[in-house]
Amino acid sequence: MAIPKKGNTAFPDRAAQRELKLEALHECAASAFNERGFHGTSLDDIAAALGISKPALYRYVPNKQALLYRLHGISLDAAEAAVTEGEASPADGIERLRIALCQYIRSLTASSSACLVLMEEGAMTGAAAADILARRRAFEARFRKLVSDGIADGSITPCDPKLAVFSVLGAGNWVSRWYRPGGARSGGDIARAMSQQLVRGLAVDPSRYRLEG
Amino acid sequence: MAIPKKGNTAFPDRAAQRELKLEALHECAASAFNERGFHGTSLDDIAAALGISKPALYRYVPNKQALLYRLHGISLDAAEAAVTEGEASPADGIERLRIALCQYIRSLTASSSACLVLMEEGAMTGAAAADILARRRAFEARFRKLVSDGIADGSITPCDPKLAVFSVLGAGNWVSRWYRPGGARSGGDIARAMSQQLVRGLAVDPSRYRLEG
Amino acid sequence: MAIPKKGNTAFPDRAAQRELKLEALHECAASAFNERGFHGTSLDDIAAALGISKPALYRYVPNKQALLYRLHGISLDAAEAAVTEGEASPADGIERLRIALCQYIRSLTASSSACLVLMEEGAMTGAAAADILARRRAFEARFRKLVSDGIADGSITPCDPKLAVFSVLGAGNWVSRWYRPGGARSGGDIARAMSQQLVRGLAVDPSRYRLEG
Amino acid sequence: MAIPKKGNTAFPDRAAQRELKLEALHECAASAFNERGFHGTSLDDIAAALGISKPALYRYVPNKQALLYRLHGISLDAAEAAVTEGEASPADGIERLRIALCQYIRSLTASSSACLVLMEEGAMTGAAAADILARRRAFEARFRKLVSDGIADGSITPCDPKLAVFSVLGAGNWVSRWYRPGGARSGGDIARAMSQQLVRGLAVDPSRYRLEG
DNA sequence: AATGAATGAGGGTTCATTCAT
DNA sequence: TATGAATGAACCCTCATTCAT
Repeated sequence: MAIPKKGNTAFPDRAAQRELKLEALHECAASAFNERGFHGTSLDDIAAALGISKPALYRYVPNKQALLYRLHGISLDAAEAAVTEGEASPADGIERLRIALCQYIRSLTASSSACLVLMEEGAMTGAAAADILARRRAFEARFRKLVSDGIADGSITPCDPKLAVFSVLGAGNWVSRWYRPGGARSGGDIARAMSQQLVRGLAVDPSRYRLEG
Repeated sequence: MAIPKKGNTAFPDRAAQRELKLEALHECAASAFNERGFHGTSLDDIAAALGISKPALYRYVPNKQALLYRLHGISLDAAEAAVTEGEASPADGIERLRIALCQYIRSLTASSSACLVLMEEGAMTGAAAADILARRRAFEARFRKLVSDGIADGSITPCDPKLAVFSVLGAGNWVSRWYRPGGARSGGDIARAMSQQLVRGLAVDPSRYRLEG
Repeated sequence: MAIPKKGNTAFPDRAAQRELKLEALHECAASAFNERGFHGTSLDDIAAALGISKPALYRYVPNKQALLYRLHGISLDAAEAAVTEGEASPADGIERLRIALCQYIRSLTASSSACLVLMEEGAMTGAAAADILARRRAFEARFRKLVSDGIADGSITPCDPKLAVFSVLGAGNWVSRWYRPGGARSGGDIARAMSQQLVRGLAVDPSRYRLEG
Repeated sequence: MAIPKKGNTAFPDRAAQRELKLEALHECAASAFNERGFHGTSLDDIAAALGISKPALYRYVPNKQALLYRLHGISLDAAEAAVTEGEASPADGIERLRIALCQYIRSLTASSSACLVLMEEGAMTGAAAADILARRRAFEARFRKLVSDGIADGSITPCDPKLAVFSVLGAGNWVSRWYRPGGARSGGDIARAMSQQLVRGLAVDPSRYRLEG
């Protein structure tokens, strides 16, 4: 009785296994794309890293372009969640900016690869490219809104929001280039320190943000 | 007299012309690499953009890898010049950091393309990769030295120089992604504003750096 | 008694069902081969059209080549039956030729697909190819015999039997390209009209064959 | 003076050579497509038959689909020329039909391969398929017009022009399957004999067309 | 019994590079 | 000198076939 019937558990097993493999594929592919670029990574590379044959990849992804699109989607999901968290805070503008930035950077360090694909948008074409570009533009716009809110409520020094956001996001994005898990400082640690430092440059009252916190 | 002798003047002409074409090639290739990536850019693309035939490229560059190596070299020349300028200033640490950063960002916007190749280091192999990596590491180390100097002389808030430098350089590098000449603000303008904002986050006395200067 | 015993009746049921499915497979495959060619049709296509999985096909056919071989066999069965019917008639040569041709064309329109595979003989190899080729050659030879018989008995104008047969069979084969069931004229109708017209060109007394009969 | 300068003749030479190679490619590809089908023929096959490497093909044709399209175009050029010749004749309907048919069959035997591609229209897609299909439909319509003209002027027995044309063209098309140059009868010979036989079946006065002419 | 998973072989296509002219 | 021509290597993707379940 305790022993589940074959028909019952086979499906969940299959589905679960598939999910796991899919996730491994995403991690592996994202990592490779980040290291060697989209065009510099062959499906052979990915398949070899996963220990499967190249055609086996096609059971999980329809083609290479779609894989890139999917990874960008995952990356943006995390990015959007980060900014949403900032927006949801009851604090003033600069603090909400800090939260968003901190969560964003943390997301880049968390899922070691699936979220690191900030590059190679140009490798996509057609509707996929348009979709990703639009989402990223919207993401940046929400960050700019946080900045202008901060200026309005007096917590952020008047400045060009576009430049300010490019600066802090650029600094964050760069993390994906040098961060390697297992280093001296954890991802969360890095996210906290960097977001403090970056936000401090914009604060009307910089003393609120002490470095080395 | 008006007719220049073949032996005398033809050669200088040739050399000058060659130099010009070489520079155009560099600009063109760097621009393409930045837009579509090293592996995403074919020599056909570059040749077509230059209006010459593909084999003609080989009169100027021994091969594609060497071209990337050379472009990274040019990029690093400018970067090193920027940090040198900062180091040469008699001011205190934070101000020297600001100068170096400002010059660095300006260099990224100046030679519209030849200096924007911050990516695709992974596309190089062997000695070339090692050389470029070493130079970039050294470049970053000099920036870290500026930070620790600033901490020592009391102009920069105590912090992790590694993180601080990654932040400001990352923000700067990102410029190559969104900056397009002919926009509302000039490259120098952008460099000034961004370097002020970024350095402000590190300053013991942030009031020294007002935004929108 | 009402409940059939397993051993007795279950098997016939199974066998009958299997036979039905096999026939559906043949129809489906032949139709696809005719439309997109042997190499242009994948087993996935056939499986999908049948609503079964790809490996399930292998329960009915050992491999793709064998499937083609079998279809050619079915096609030739019908063709040979047609010529046999002509030969069996007590009429004179031209009339026996007409009957064979008419039945042949009718067979091409009847089993909407299984018999339409006149193409792609080249896709077979080895013994299968040799077998099919030999049968088709023999089939054509029997048609030529009908023609020479007709010449001998004075019902067919002296001519090159090879050319004459290639003509009438070619015209017939072409039917498989344009005929679609459900059109204005039935397959039998078409077969009758075409065979009359074609045979009329060979008849010593063409007035025997009025068009639009 | 009589000796042409280098610059003058080099171009014609190149162009001429290229034209020759292109024609060889067309012949070779058409022949292969006819024998093994479009999908059954690999570019490797064609390249090997031409004694060149596979990528070299791409200097002459943009891709495999375009090659098929081009061959169909060549084939249709000849077919249209044939029917034009029939239409241009001052004779009555049946004779004009005979001329068109004869020229059509001759064209199939003439350029041993480039004109034999009557199959595999289904392998084309999009605009190419539509274009070819439209041209072939128009070609057939012109043949039907010849038949209805013949019926109108009393030289052709009343009949279904559609069926009549399918018959004679089918018989002709089939030639591409069995004709091999160098056989007992020349292409022109075959075309004459077949067209006479086929047209005889439609003639109001069949005695005009004696077989074995 | 029937299917999801997996793969070796091969196909179309691109590209960096060389060479003859 | 500068270019058309050519190619080996590699890449993305498909497919007939097998196997574990």
